[in-house]
Amino acid sequence: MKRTLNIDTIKKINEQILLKGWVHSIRTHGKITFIDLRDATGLVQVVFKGALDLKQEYIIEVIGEVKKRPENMINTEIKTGTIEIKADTINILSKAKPLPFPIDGDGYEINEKHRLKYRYIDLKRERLKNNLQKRFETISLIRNTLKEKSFIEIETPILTKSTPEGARDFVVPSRNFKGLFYALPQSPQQYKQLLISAGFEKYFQIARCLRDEDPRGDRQPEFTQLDLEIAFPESQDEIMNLIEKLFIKIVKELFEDKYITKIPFPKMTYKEAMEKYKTDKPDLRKNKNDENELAFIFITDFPMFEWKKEHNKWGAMHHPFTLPQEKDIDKIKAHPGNILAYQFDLALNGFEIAGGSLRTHNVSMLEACFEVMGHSKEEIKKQFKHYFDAFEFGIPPHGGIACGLDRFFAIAFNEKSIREVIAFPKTGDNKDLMINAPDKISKEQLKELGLK
RNA sequence: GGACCCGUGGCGAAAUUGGUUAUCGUACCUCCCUGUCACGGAGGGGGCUGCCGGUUCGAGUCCGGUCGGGUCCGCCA
Repeated sequence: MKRTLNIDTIKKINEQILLKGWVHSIRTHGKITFIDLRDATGLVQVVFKGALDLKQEYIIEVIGEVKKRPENMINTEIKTGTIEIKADTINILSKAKPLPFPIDGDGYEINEKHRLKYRYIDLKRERLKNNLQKRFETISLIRNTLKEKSFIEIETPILTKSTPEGARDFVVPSRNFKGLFYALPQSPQQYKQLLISAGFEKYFQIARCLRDEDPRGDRQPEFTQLDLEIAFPESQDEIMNLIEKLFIKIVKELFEDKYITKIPFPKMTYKEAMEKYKTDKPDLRKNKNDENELAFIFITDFPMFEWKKEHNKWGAMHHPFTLPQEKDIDKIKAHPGNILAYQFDLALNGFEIAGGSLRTHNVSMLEACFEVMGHSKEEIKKQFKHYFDAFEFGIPPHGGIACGLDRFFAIAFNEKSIREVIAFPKTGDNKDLMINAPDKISKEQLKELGLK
């Protein structure tokens, strides 16, 4: 007999069927037992006459007949509440120990270390299942929408090279070249610009990014970005419009309960935002207690450089590839602090969810920006040779954006932490409590890698 | 790198502010129950109060350290 899904039982009244799933709960009344059977599609009540040695979370198969429930026994709480399964045979496919914590509520009250250690149990929880389902649907919509607009998704390497600017890198020792290291990508930034130079005029990627910094409620050491780049943008507005339309479509099609405070999204310069709100990611919701309100705002005209006290030098406020608004290289070098960039962020309810810019495609301008940040010409040619080479072989004017999808999901799903929208997140010190990573490796492995 | 908060049976909480036998809910085990859907009822087992040390006649409670988890600052091109 072919398996029937729980949700399809309502269409098979008086038919003999086979169900498979988890024992969600059992209610025994001596000679009659009720089982709430759970599968990916939901719950259905199974009735069995006779004794059963079943426990919660056992995985079973049930052969029986679908019966309409009498009016007074209908359960409106579940989708299959108008019927029940009169079971003839129940077979145990897998037994289960009692769970370390309950899975029926939203789980917020349970100490997170328990939930993270037994994440595969926590993920049985309906709330987390829904989060991952909705996450998938959103990413599917993004892919389909961009495909219709002639974008191509291209995977870029995970084993790449450490770069001097930016966050701390996760590094991977090379076996073939002892003493040398790969770095995991902080973003596909350089690769995507080189794809543009190759003639992929509209690129995107649902890209995993890795940064070895201390996490927060809205940060993880590895996270997912919608990374996107286009050749020949008319202006940065083209990129902003594209991403604005995409988010509006996502909210309208997938988040029916949500509404957007203002369309088109308001725009404000960095200077204005800092003066008015003292932050570059202001929360412009009219009612901050309304969890269905989504207040998007573009912040534009970021400074190109900022003074890094720690390193006692100028650094890029976003990244060194951003196009300055000043064309005169001498003026840039003379007063880096005064230079604005074609750089914009998208903020949502007080969180930065995307950063985009036009990129510099002129080699001498690029060199100047690196020089301001204290890199010698030799150093630049060494660290970014591929990049400068590619530019010298010709690269169109281009620009793009990177959206932190985990943050968007956390806001869209009303979650306080992005850990709630990631299947297997890490702790505040970047540990995976479930799989116990990071961990030691064997002496043989160390030796092979030339590390000891 | 820094600041703050939390840690009590598997899980979630309580313990009159230092007082003698650590309480409750749930989960678990045994039994009863043919209409429950958070089923109900009866009984039972399970704790060196994260760990180490100190103060005290006496510590779950106070102090110091340590381990684990969280929040924030730094950091996050």
